[in-house]
Parts: sequence; C-alpha cells; structure tokens
Amino acid sequence: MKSVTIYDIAREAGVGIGTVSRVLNNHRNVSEGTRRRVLSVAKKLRYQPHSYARALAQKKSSAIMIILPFHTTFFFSEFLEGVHQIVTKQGYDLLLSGINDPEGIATDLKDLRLRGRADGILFCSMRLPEQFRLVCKELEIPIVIVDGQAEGIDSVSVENELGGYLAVKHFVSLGHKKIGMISANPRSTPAAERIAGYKRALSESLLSFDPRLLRISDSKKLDGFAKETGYSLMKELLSLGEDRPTAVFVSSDIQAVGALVALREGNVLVPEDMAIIGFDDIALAAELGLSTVRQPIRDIGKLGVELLLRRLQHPGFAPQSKKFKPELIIRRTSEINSERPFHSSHSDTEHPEPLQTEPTYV
Amino acid sequence: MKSVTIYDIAREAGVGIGTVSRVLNNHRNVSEGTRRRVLSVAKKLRYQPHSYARALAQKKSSAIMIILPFHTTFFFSEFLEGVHQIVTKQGYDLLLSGINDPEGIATDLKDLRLRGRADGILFCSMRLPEQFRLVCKELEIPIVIVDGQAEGIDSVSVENELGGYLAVKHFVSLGHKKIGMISANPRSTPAAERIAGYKRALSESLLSFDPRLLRISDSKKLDGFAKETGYSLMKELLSLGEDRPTAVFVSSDIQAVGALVALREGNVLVPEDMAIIGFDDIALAAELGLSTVRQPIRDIGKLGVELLLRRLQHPGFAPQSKKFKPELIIRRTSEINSERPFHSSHSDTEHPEPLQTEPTYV
DNA sequence: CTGAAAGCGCTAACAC
DNA sequence: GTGTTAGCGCTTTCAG
Repeated sequence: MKSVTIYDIAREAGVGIGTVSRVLNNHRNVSEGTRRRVLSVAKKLRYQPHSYARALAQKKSSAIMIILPFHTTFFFSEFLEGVHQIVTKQGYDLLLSGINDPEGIATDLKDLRLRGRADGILFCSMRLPEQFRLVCKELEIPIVIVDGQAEGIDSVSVENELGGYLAVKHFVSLGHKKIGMISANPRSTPAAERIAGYKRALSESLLSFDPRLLRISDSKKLDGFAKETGYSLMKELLSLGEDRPTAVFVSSDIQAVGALVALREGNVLVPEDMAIIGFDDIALAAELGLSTVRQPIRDIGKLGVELLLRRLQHPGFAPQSKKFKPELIIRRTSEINSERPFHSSHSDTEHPEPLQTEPTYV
Repeated sequence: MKSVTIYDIAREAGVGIGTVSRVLNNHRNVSEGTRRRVLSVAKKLRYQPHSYARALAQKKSSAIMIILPFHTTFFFSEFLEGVHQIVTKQGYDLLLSGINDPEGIATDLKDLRLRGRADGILFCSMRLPEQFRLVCKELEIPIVIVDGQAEGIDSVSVENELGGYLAVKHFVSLGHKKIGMISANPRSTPAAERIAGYKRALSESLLSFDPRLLRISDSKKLDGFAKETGYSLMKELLSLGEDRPTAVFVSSDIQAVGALVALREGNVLVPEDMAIIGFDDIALAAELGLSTVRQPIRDIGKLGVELLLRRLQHPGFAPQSKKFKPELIIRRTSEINSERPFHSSHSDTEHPEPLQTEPTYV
C-alpha cells in the first residue's frame, strides 16, 4: 500500500504527525505558517484520510446504516435521496442493508456484525425484532424507526389514522353511503391505524359500520401489502353483488393496483361504479390516475436521519415519535365526473404543469 | 465503550489474543480443545468483531461502494437488490453514494474520501470523470462501470444498439413505413448506441432515414432521459402533421411516458395512430402497457459485483466488457389490433396468470 | 500449536 | 504551538 499517510506529509513538511492531524482536523492552536505549509504538502501529495483508521481512533464510525426491505419499492430512490442528502452533508457515510424477506429478518440481522460499523441505524418499514433491539442497545447504537413505531424508540411516520379518515371523509363528501375498505394485515401497525381512521370517519358521518365491507388480509407475506391481496379482496367485495360498496379505501397503492385489475375484470367502471383511494402515492399512482393519501416520503427520510443525528449528539433526550400529516391527492379514481373517461390522470391538481408532476421513479 | 474485545475473551479463555484471532478467523493450527473453549467464551460474552479494526489490520475494507445518480430511478430497488444479494453473500458491506446532479458529479466525487473505505466501486449510469478514475487508480481501487463503458475498465451493460434495432424491426414487421425516434442526448453512450440500432434497422429494411423523424434532445440535464424531453420532442413530431411517423421508438421508458402524455393531449390514439416502444422496462411500463426493450437489471447488478469481486481477487485480468442482450417486450402501445381500444394491455404474453401480468387499469 | 510483539493510520492527551 | 506517546481492536509475523 503505497498510499500517502500523515507520516509522509509530516516528514515532507518537517513537522510532527500530531501537528498534521491538528491541521487536517481544523484544530485551533496551529500557527498560520505551519498550517499553510502542511496543507500545501498534503495537497501536493494528494493525501486522502483513511476513514477507518480515523474511525478506530475516534471510536466513531461516521456512518449510518439503513435497513429496509427491498420489496417496499415505494421507499427507494426518493426516500434514500432524502436520507443521503442530509447524511452526507453531515459527513456521514450511508451503509445500505436490504432485507429480502421481512419474515426471515431475524437471521439477516444476525449477520450484520455492526459493532463499530455504524453510529446509528435507520430501521424502515418493519417490525423491530426484540432481539435486534437488545443487541443494538448493548452496542449503544441508537435506532430510529421509520414508517413504524415502538415503545421507547425514536420514530417518524405518518398519521395513518388521519389518512384513512381523510380518504373516507372524501368519499362521504362525494355522497357515498356504502364505503368499503381493503386492508393489509392489521398486525402491521400502519394497517391497523388506517382501519381505525376508516371507522372513525364512518361513525362520525353517521354511517353504520358493515363488517362485510371491510376486507382484511391475513397474509403473512409482506403483511398483505401486495398487489395480489388487493386483487383477491376486491373480488370478495364484488361477490357481494348489490351490497357491494360504491367506494373503497385501500390501505396501499400497490394493493389498489391489484384491486383495479379485479374491477376491470369485473367490468366495473371506475370511478362511476366504484371509487377508489389508495395510500402512499407511489409514482404509479400518478400515472394511473389513482387517488391516494400521500406520505411525504422524502421528508420522512430527512427527518429520520435528523432525529438520529440529534440523538448521536445528545443521547439523553427522551425518545420522540414524530408524525407527518398525510395529504389527500384526488385523481381520476375518485373523481365524481371525469370528462376524460380513460387515461386522464394528468388532471392532477397539485402541480400546474403536467410534466412537472410526480417525477416518476420505480 | 464497554464492548467486548478479543482481549476480554483471551483473558477469560486463558489464551493469547493471537489464538483468539486465529480461532475467530478459522485458521488452521489450533487445537480442537482451545478452539472450542474460545468459541464458547466468545459466544458467552456475545462478542462481535469490530469491522473497522479488522479492516485496518487487514488493509482491506470488505466494502463495495456503489455510486449512482438518484434520478435514474430505474436503477433502484431491483438493481440494488441484485447487488446487495451477492455482495453480502461474499461478506462485503454496501456503501451507497448517490449523486444528485450528474453535472456536478466531479465535486461530489471529491468529497468521497474513499481511501481505505471501499475495496471496489460500482459506478453506474454516468460518464466516468477522468479525474476520478485517476484517483481510484492511485488508490488502487478497481472500478466496474455499470450501464456504460470506458476504455480499459471492466463494465457491464446491455447491447443498446441491438435494442434499438429490435424495436424498429418490430415496427417494420407490423407494416410501419414512417418510423421515428425520440432520443436522449447522444453524448450519453447508450443513447448514441440506440440511435445506431435505429438506423441500422431502417437501412436493413430499405426504409430511408428521414432526419425529421429523429428527434434528439440536447438537454444537459440527465442527458435528456426525462419525461419532459419525451413530451416536448413528441410535440415536435406531432407538428409534422401528415408527415409525422406512425411509430416511434423512444430511448427510455421515462421519456416514453412523457411522449404518451403529449399524444393524449393531441388526441392521437395509441397504438392505432401511433405505436410506441420505450427502453428499460421500468415497473411503470408494465402498468401502462408500454411496449419496451427490457434490460435485465437485476442480472446486470449481479454481474457487476461479480466482475468487481473477481478483480479484487485477481487484479491481473484484462478488463472485460460484458454485454447483456436486451429483450423486446410487446405490450399495448405497439400492438396492431387491440380489441380494447385504450388501456388494454392484458394481452401480455410473459406471464400466464392475470395477476402476475401487467395489470393495467380500466 | 500458541504467546508475544509489531504494526495498520489516525486521534488525543501530555509534556515541552 | 508543536513533538511525542499512547492507544483504538484486530491481524500477522516470529519465536518457541
């Protein structure tokens, strides 16, 4: 390894390595003369600090590990961009750890060997295994949960209950009386909360809750946040015949996509025969004209790291649970009168110029 | 830092730290007895190795850095999953470094300080700055270029020329005579290659090349791989009036999405009045029924790291430039006779079951 | 087989 | 202000 170290530059500049270190780290108590000299030598030698050596000496890795399931494609790109943006600004590295199968998460986490590797962890969209939590506690690595919650741990998420409430209230304002819901497995907290919002809106609107109209997935896979779930549960709703709902709130966009397939197969017109609102506002939603409850995903990412970084600096704080307010995005699938019957999603109102709308990612 | 080190376990097991290290690293020359004893103590103390300390001592970080632009959303998720899968299997970490603005990439790369931080780099979807290349060379960090190429460097990409060729040949087989193309900025190699394929197919089919039908973006931003580009260039094509093409190959799906918007605004039926084929096969494409040239993105990711890891072990090899063959995916936007006039892509052939296929909406 | 010792490159006291 | 000296936790000779 011929790379240049602080020893090289110390020798060349005729000073001690301590001084070099001080200069490189912007410490005070360095005469302007030597500082300049050291700096120039460093540049000449094209010195690059060795991050791990520094990490060892400082007992601080300057890295954030983010753990997320690969299958929630909804998180990628935009979320990571938000995180990355502030992480790097603070001089941290981003360690990415994807989980292929949230079911087998415990095993995956075992291999993580995160001792000294990351100063903090961003744990996304999964239930935090108790075991893992303990390991981190022992290693004194703080965790921030994103898109989820747990007692005594910092977290940032969206007000799911409110989201469900808003969606249903919108249906009510449109005059719907029979409002159904397709939900993921309520053992997932977000799913449970969205159901709660659905129920609150119903009762507040003096609409009785009809258990037949609430279809809940018992799928373990992804807790039911999958296209297939939306498809099959919508089939169930359709089988109700005359009693089927005229509007359905679906607990995620990806399920809503499945539901729309079922509707098309059943020749049910959307939104005329059945209105649909999803949740998340993934890129697909905009393109498909799917009304939805939007999560400010990039901001969630940013706030997540901010919380984490703050805790790294002030470990004492009481754990916080931040909540973002979701936003109802009305598109074609819940419009009452859509002039353009078919593919008219670009009537989005949130952005004036059609082409500036939802930057589409996948 | 009260975490347990090899000293703790050495003391507890009554051996030297050297022995502990040997046991932990599965070295030979350790008696079965001590090995067992050390291992049990390690487990009891819940020892976790410190990755950075090890990295320092080994002069090997066991990490791969992946550098990609955030805006090529097409890469995320699936690509990272492919990479992650094999990276972790080999005991490496994944360091994610996103580039917000490929224009300012040089600056971003400067702050990377990758000395000792990563053993290798996966450089995706951007032109490799010469400066950066030199730095890596000096640091002896091998680079593999993904979705691009450069003289003397390992790379993996797709046969873009062939992709363009296939798309246009398909149009020809459908009877189209006036075939246009919307392209990103040809200073991007993939874009240039796709144009070449377009031209080859034309001449091979004895169709004369009409310069007016080839619209090329001169946008610097993302090299024109953006929805806006597709939109405005399609507007240009439409302004040709009677001379406009009856089929258009678009150099990326994301641009094709923009083009479709322009078509809808112009009341041009797809595919009746104009057929469209994109490139990439992002998830949106399936949902929108967009015909496209598919890149095996996950495999590209896998092969990329494999190349990289191989080079780490055998630095001597001559640089390789691997190419995947793209695959033409026919969907609604290039079908000749679709019974369901607009959004009826369910005739996809690649997946038998309806839910596995590309559900489109109503 | 195994213990002791010498680093890996850098930071952080601690003297001068 | 600046040089020197301990480590950080682990791997790797090198003796024995």
